[in-house]
Amino acid sequence: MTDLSARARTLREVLALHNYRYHVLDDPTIPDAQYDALYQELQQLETLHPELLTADSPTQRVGAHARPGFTQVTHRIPMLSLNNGFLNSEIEAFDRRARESLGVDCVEYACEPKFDGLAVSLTYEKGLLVQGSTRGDGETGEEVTANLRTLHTIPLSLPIKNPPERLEVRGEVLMQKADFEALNIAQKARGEKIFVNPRNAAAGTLRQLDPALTARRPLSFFAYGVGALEGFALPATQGALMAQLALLHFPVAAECALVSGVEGLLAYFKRIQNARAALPYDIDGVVYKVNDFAQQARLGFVSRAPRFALAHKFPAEEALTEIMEIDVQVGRTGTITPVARLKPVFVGGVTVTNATLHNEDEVRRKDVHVGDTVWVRRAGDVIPEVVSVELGQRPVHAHAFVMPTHCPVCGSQVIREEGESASRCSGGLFCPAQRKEALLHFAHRRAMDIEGLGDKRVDQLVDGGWVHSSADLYGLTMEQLSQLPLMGEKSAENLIAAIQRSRTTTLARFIFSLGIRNVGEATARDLARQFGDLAPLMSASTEDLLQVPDVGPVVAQSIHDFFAEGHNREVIERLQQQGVHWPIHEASSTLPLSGKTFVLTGTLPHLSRDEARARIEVLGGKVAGSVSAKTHYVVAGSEAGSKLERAQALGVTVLDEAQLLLLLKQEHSPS
DNA sequence: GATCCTCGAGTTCT
DNA sequence: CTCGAGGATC
Repeated sequence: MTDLSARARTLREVLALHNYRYHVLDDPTIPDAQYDALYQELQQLETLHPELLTADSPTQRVGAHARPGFTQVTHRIPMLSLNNGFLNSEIEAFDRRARESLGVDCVEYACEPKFDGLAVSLTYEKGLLVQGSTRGDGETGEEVTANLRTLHTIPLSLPIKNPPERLEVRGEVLMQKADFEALNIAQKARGEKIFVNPRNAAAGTLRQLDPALTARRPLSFFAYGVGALEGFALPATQGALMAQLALLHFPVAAECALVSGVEGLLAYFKRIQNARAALPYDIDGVVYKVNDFAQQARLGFVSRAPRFALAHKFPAEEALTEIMEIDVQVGRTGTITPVARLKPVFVGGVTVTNATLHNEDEVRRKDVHVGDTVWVRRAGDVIPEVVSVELGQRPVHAHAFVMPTHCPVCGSQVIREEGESASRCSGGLFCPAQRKEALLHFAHRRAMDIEGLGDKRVDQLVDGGWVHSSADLYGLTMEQLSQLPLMGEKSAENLIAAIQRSRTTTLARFIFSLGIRNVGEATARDLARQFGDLAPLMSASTEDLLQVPDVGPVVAQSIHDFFAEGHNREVIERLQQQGVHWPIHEASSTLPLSGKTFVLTGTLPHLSRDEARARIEVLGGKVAGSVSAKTHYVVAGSEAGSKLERAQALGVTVLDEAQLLLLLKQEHSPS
C-alpha cells in the first residue's frame, strides 16, 4: 500500500468518525474548520489520484446525477406493520396474551418512541452501504440509495474490521421539528412550496430525483431493527441489538428503554407522553417489543403483523368544525354512502374537507345534523372521521340527514336489505355511477391495469355515450378519443396503447376485474387456480364453487348469480372476441394433485394444519373445509370429529398422516 | 355458539 | 385505515 492510499484511508476513517461525533452524538471533538481542512485534503487527493476514490468516501455522499426515476426493490424479509392499541385495556390484553403463550409470569419488553416518519431499509454488504429503500407496501419498496447516502447520520461503511457478508438495518427517516421550521422559512423566502408537516417534508425530500436537492434538506435517521442477515451474529435480545447498532455508529433514539410487565409498559407510555412536546421530532406513540428474540420467535405472526410487538398510539388530535352539507355517493356495488362536507379544518397535519359517514345507522348513532358543529379527527391518522357532535351548538336551522329514496344519479329506487347496514341503488349497470365505478375497477392497477383511465376520463367516456361496458373500451379509436375535450394526441395514443397492453392478462386479474360481488383479489386468485380457465368457472354449480377454499355459501351464490346474468355473459364474450386473453395455467392442470380435494380433520402428530395444507397445495391439490361426495381424501388425525364420520358414511378414502406423507412423496417424485 | 382471522369494499389527501 | 361480514376453527 502506497503512502498516498494509506493517507486517503486514514482521512476517510477520521472524517467518518468526526462526522459521527458531530451528527449522531452531537459531541464534536474538533473545530469545524479543522474538519473542513481534512475534507479538502481528501478531496484534493482524490482529484489528483482518482484511483484512490472509494464508494464510502465522505466526499461521495452526494452522487453526481439526477436519475429518471426510482426502481422497485423486493425486500428479502418483508417490512411488517404493527398492530395498534389505544386503550390501557388493549395493552393489558397484549401483555396477557404474551404471558400466556410464553407460560411466564412477567415479560420483559424493549420500548421505543414511534417516529412519525418513513420506514427505510439499509443494506450493507461486506460493510459497504450498497442499497437503501423505502418500506413501500412492505413487500416491495423504492430504491432510494442515492438520497439516503446524503444523510450524514447514515454510515457509508461499517466502522469494524471484519464486517458481515450482509447486514440490513431498518429504521425511520424523519425531519426534526426545528429543521422543518427552518426549511419552511427558507422555502418561503425563495418563493417555493411550503410543506404542510414534517412527515410530508421528509417524504417529499426522500423522493427527490436529484440527490443534490435531498442533500440540502435536513433529514434524520434512527435505527430500530434489522432485516436480512448473513454472517452477522444476532444478539439474544432487542436491547442488545440496539446497543450493537449504536456501536456500529447508527443513531438510536435516546428514549429507548427496557421495562418489565404491563406496569412497566404503561409507565413508559406516560413518561413519553409527558415528554412528547419537548422531543425534537414528531412521534405518534410508542412501540413495545418482547425483548427476547427466542420468545419473539415463539409468539410468531398473525397474517402480516407480529404477535410480539404492539404500537401504543397517542389519541388522535381532534378539531372542531362545521357540517356544511351531507351528500351521498354511489359506489361500485351501488352502495349509497353519506358524506359530510366540512368547513375546511386543519387537523392531524392536513386540511380536511370531507368525511365519510358510512351509512344511515352511523348518521343516526352519531346524531349528525347539517349545520352542526362537530369534532373531527383522522382515524389512524389517515382517514377523516366525525367523532361527535357539540349538541349545545346546534343552530335552529340545523336539519337531519334523510337517506334518499331514489338514486341521485339514475333515479332508481334505493333499497336497504333486511339485516344490512348499506343502502343500495337498485339500478345496477343501468346506473351511470355504478357503470363508471365498474369501469374504474376494471381498469384498476391490480385488475386489468389500464394506465391513464382515471375517473375524469371515465366520466367523459360514459357521459359522452362512447363506452357502456368494459368491452367497449377495446373498440375505441384514435379518431373518437381525439374528439374528447382535454385529450391531446399524445394522451390518446397512450390510452390506446394501455388498452392494447391490457389485452394480454392473467385469469386471476380478469376474474377480479369483472367486479363480482364479494370476489376481491384473493378470491379471484383462488378461483383462477382451482378452475384453470374461465369456461369451467362460468359453468360451475354453487356446489362446485363451495369446494374452493375460502368460498362459502354467500360468495358461491354471488359468483353463480353473476354468470347467470345474460348481460354479463355477453360482455365477457365480447371481451374475448376483442382479443382479451390469458395464458392457461398449465402448471395447475399438470401438477400431480390438481383436481384432487382434501379435507383435514383432527390433530396430526407432526404437521400443523397450515403445513399440511401448504404441502398439498404445492402439488396442485386443494384443501376444502367440509366433506362432500366430491372430496377425494380425508386426512384424519387424533380427535377427528364429524368430518371423519361423514367421510366414512360417504365412502371417502381416509388417510392418516403417514399415509398422506407417503402419497405426497410418491406424487412428488413419480418413478 | 363463540371467537379468531382474512377478505372485500369504501374512503381521504397529496 | 377501518369496518363489517364471510369463512374456518374450536
